[in-house]
Amino acid sequence: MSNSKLYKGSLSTIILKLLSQQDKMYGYEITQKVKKLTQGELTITEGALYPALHKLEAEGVLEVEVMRVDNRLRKYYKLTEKGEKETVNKLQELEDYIKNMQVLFNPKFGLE
Amino acid sequence: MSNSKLYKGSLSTIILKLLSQQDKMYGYEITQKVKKLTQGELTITEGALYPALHKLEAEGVLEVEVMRVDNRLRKYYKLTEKGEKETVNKLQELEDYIKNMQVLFNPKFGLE
DNA sequence: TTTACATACATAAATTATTTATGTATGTTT
DNA sequence: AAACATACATAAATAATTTATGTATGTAAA
Repeated sequence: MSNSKLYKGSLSTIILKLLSQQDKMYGYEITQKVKKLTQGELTITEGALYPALHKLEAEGVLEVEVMRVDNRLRKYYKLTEKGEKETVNKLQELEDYIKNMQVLFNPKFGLE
Repeated sequence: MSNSKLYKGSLSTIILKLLSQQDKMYGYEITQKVKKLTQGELTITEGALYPALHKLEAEGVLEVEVMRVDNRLRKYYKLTEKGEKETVNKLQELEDYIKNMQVLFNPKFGLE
């Protein structure tokens, strides 16, 4: 994820959320989807993505299915059951984070 | 910043924004303010805070004024002119980040 | 009175997530 | 033939943090 520098730690949240709305995706597809949706503002680098996918797989959050398409390798990832729960957690964390930033920066949000 | 794990990279944004709305603050004061405003959800650890303050000072973004209060040392930090510009940049980056997350997670934001 | 807790700074080592730089291989376009 | 796109991968370097300590003073509680 270059061009954003900050907010490291959100890559796995992005991966999980995309997979929760798309059933299965392969790595390269994820990079392209993120680039397109954000009009190039967020670019997931391969050096970050592939290790992240491997880690999520090792944790049992994702499962993989290898395919050969046009004589090229593709590894499709999808959420496991554990992964679905983890997605809910990650999204909640993101929401909490954003809410905390709002409270911090615009204290009016805190009182009500 | 513990209890949030993710979203590393936003500490300096928090420091700068707080200083933009408060003229001058010292380190311990920043930790307490963040803890209070977020009701304990965000806790800035000293191991993260002090190195961050030193770095921002070294970059000329903050300037420091040492004081002795109740026979205890305090280092008050305030934004330099460069720091004020940097604050605007950081806040813009945060806004862009949040916007990108919205587009990514709720594609409806992207079309219009 | 001593123990615990709060205030206030600091730094070193370890951990984690990333960037940057490569590498392999195939397919397509110029 | 060269450049670019697709598709994976990994190693080294960098950056931001956590965890663990350390120093010192002041205050409250047992």
